[in-house]
Amino acid sequence: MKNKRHSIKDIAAALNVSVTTVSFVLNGKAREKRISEEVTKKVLDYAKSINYKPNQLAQSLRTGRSKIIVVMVEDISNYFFSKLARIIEDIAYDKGYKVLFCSNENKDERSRDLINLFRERQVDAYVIVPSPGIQQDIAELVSDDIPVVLFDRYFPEIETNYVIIDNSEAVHKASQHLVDNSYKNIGFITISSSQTQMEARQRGYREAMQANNLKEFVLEVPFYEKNIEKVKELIKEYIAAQGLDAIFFATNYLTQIGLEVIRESYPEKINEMGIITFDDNDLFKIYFPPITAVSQPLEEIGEELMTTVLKMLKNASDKPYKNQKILSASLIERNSSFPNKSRA
Amino acid sequence: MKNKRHSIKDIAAALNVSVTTVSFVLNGKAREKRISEEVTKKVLDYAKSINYKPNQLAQSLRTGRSKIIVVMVEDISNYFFSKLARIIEDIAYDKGYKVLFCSNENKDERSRDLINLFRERQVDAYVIVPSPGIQQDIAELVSDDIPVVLFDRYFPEIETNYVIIDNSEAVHKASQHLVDNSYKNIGFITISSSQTQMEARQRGYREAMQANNLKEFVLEVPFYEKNIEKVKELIKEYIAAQGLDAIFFATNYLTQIGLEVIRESYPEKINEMGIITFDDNDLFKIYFPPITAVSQPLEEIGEELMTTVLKMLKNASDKPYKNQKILSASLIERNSSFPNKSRA
DNA sequence: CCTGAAAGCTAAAACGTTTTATTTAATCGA
DNA sequence: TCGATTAAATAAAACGTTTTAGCTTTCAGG
Repeated sequence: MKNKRHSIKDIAAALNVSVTTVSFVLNGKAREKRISEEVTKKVLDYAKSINYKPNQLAQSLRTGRSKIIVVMVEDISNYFFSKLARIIEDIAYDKGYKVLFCSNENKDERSRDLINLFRERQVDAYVIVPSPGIQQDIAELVSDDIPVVLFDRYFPEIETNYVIIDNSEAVHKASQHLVDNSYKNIGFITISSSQTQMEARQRGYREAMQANNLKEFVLEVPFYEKNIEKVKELIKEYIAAQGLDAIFFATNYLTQIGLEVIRESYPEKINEMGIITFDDNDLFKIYFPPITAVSQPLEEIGEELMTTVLKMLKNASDKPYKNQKILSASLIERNSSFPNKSRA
Repeated sequence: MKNKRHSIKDIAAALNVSVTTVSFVLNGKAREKRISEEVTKKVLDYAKSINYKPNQLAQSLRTGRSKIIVVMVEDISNYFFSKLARIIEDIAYDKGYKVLFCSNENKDERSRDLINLFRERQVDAYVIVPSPGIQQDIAELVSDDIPVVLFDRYFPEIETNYVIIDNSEAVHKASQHLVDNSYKNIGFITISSSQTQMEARQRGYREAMQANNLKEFVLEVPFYEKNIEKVKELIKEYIAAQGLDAIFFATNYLTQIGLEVIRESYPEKINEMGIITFDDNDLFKIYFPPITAVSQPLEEIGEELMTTVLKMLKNASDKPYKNQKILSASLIERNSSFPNKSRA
């Protein structure tokens, strides 16, 4: 049966009251607008009986609020982001919001396109992993009083809310863990990037090396290098050149390439070298050897992001909600960072 | 500068024409509605000069179309689905559609909740990976003339469009590959489920065994078993009991658990046993040994899904677009299914 | 009996479009 | 010259809400 949808008008007509009354009642303003108990009940009952659901489009048009939150990440198919998406999704639906996920591929142009796209579509709020040069556009959103929360990285120069983790502390601690396990020549493979999270990670590594009077071996892969073979070549040469006994990979992406290089070119090293990766992945647990990983607190990040965004939406722009949160990552110790433990 | 948004009315006022005229011109109906070249150009130019963008909410309210497509998968944080999401996202934005991703966890109740949620929000179309008992609700969508495309699995009993892969053929071929590599006792670990894709996979395996006169060893893990330890136990016993020289894992999830079991309990076997998994994952490539995988054609699936949905949206309900597509998966041969190849 | 306030309800405008029906002016054919 | 046609444009309704500003009715107090 193709039950055409009921409108407020239908209810009003059926009960012989005005549309206004129905609207007041359904919006819980019966008291405030002094609608009688009797009428209130009548409306409520009837609405329930026909299973009335308001037309959200009309509601949005009138109120200017779409109940849509955009979550823009670097790549939704990335383990970290997709796990987080799953968490955010649950919270949002629970609160009556829809979430639009999109990927900016860490490119400014794409970020800009997406932001513009969504501004046209009166999205209510933005949760963004910003690409490097998108500062200006973020600042504009903020100055237009549109709720924005950044995460994973941020721009120190602009006043925004953000949820990040203490990257340098996390890497420092993890590096120290390698040192404690008597690795001496610890390499750090990262991406050449001035984004806050990458700089912090490198800083954490360098500080740990300095604190232990160890030599620093940093390989910065050009971040614009899309050719995986080129990257593999770089890593291969790097491993060959330095006499490393451990490697810290600053991103999951690099870990994957790095492990591939090791498997292809230095298979004997896989059980000798200390290995730590930034960002965990289910599969690292079952690797041979299981890979030690710096793991971000996904649940916590997701919750923090959503409560922030929801509070920003609730608070008027004259008393903005301020929240700049720095969470801690944890180190999941697995065999790959212990020289003695059985490696298989 | 907080540039308040322009409306059609603003344009009309500025140019001294009617709102109607502006609307016609902007919708490309100038010709059809015989608006003069002169006025048409004037409107177009002005609209461009102020960078006019229509209010989509108002548009949607009037036309009844929201330009939103829902993509409901089992779990958006699953590798296969998140990769696919990334592909769908691109196509959709390109065509002016937004995509709402959501996860039903393969549970009927959650599926139903989500479908109801979205029906209230006048979503235009649905791309769904259906949970086992959601048949009725899907049938309702279809009978209400709402575009739906199923994928990954489908319901043979109801007339829907779908995009699936030939699971039985894919598994048959992959099993044959094991046989060709002289494995004799090939186990098949799957989930107890009557969903089309799982039945087809098991069928493929059984047919291959029969064709080669080999014994069938199937382990069906109860699909409702959420306790991972229990599942590990089952797999562990299974491996101990049968004298297997190869295992075919019917889902990625089982592969991960299975590899964990092997690592923990039978580490010596990892380099002896033939292993094949259904659904690839970037990390299988760098595993020790690299894992042979049945790989679904993600791009193709994504494109097929989107063209189907877009065509359904375009075609009127009196001449519905019909598309039931069965694609082929490919076998990515890696070391884990070759007894002779170096395994590291 | 009148006044003013309170209680209870509602008409109508507004949000920004699309679309139907209509108006006006110009042109044409005979 | 007149009626008919066509070209060009538009007024107004509609989509389904929310919200402002009023409108009745009742009743207490003087």
